[in-house]
Amino acid sequence: MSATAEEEAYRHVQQALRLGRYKPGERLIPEEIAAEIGMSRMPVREAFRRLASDGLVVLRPNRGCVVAGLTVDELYEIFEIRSVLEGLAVRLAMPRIDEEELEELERLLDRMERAGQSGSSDWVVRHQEFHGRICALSRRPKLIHQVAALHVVIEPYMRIWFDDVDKPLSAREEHAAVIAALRSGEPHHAEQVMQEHILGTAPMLAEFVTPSR
Amino acid sequence: MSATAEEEAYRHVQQALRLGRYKPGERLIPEEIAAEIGMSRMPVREAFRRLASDGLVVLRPNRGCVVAGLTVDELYEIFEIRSVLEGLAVRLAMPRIDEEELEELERLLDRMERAGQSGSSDWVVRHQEFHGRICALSRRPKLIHQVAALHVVIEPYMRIWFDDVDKPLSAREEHAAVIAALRSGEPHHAEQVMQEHILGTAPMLAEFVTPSR
DNA sequence: GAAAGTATTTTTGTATCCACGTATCATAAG
DNA sequence: CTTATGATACGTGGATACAAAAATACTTTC
Repeated sequence: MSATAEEEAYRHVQQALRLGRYKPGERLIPEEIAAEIGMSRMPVREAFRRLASDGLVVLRPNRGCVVAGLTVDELYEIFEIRSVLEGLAVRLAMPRIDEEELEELERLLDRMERAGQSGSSDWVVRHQEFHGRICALSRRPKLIHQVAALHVVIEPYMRIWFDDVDKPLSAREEHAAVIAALRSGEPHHAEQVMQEHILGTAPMLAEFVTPSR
Repeated sequence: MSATAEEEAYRHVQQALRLGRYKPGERLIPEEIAAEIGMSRMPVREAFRRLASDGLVVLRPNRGCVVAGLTVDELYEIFEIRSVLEGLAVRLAMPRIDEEELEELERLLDRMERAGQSGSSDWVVRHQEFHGRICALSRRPKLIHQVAALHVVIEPYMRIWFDDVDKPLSAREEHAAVIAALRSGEPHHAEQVMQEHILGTAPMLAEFVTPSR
């Protein structure tokens, strides 16, 4: 299991960012991170470029690498983009979906709810799995990848949301509605439902975006 | 005018890729490119990471950097994604569009056509300007950026298309229809027209994707 | 002519070094 | 007390030389 050092650095920092271990605005010093994982600066700096492309980090010349934070506007923008991309994904997934797949989605929904009830913030991961599964059915690699990348960016905020609010109570119904829409067999209807689902959750999250920066 | 070395390397290679100076599958050797621009390997390798994130280049472990080529499927996928993203952009742009802006778009359309008639492959750049302008009106930074990135990826194929076919004859009408839709004042109608415009051009381009790779 | 082993080349990563930009913070001047 | 000023420490961006590991090419042997 020998991934390149850059891979390792990328995963390491990404994971930390997903879990919210670094706060927005915090500086990431290549030397420190390199020492942490036991490698030299170069692969870490390369990883920074990728993380910057993902929007997880901001690289300003002569000023190094800073953890990116989202403004409310940026958060809404991401949800707008998600709405059309994941809407496209369900529309494309529709023709090749079968009963077995629908039941799998229901099982994922159950797992999500169990995680939610136990208060485990695994809920966020399960939620990503649910959305990711639907995207995967579209069989569009780039689409899948882009949507996943957006989920990573919003993950820290989802965690804050989940920790603060008891648990997303409406989540079960919302996602069940998506499955029902998939059962309808009408691509454009399912697309519509997905779009509304995603745009509907944005305002709830927005409350938890610290107006800092 | 002091961009970092990495910036310079990124721009340099990106420009070459846009113009199709490197062929898909061709290997990019950091040392050579570094020598070309007069710098060391390090910034070039960092630039490679960004180019890989953009999908312009593929980085395979222990096998270096290879110019990415698109399969027909990938090209269609990019156009599907463009259709929803640029569709979203026009929908969002609609409320803040005025007569002055519409006339500007018509001027861009004229410039595009003039470039087309003179056979100059500036046409591709003008075409990007037209689409870019509409996206810009949405005032959504991330959306604008993502769409621009997709245009860069398909640019080499647009050039081949433009050089082979006399010139996109239907282009004038197609884009005029988009402006007309913007004049209609109905966001969802404009979105629909933009989606159809983009999806309609995909098959024409697809013919010029070499079945290599 | 195929397989195995050896050499070569590339890629990848390490370790160091240096010039320059930025930030900090104490001190001096208004 | 606030604002300049300047010294200093720190980190970035980049260069370079070197080492290790992987992939590729080349023998040699059977």
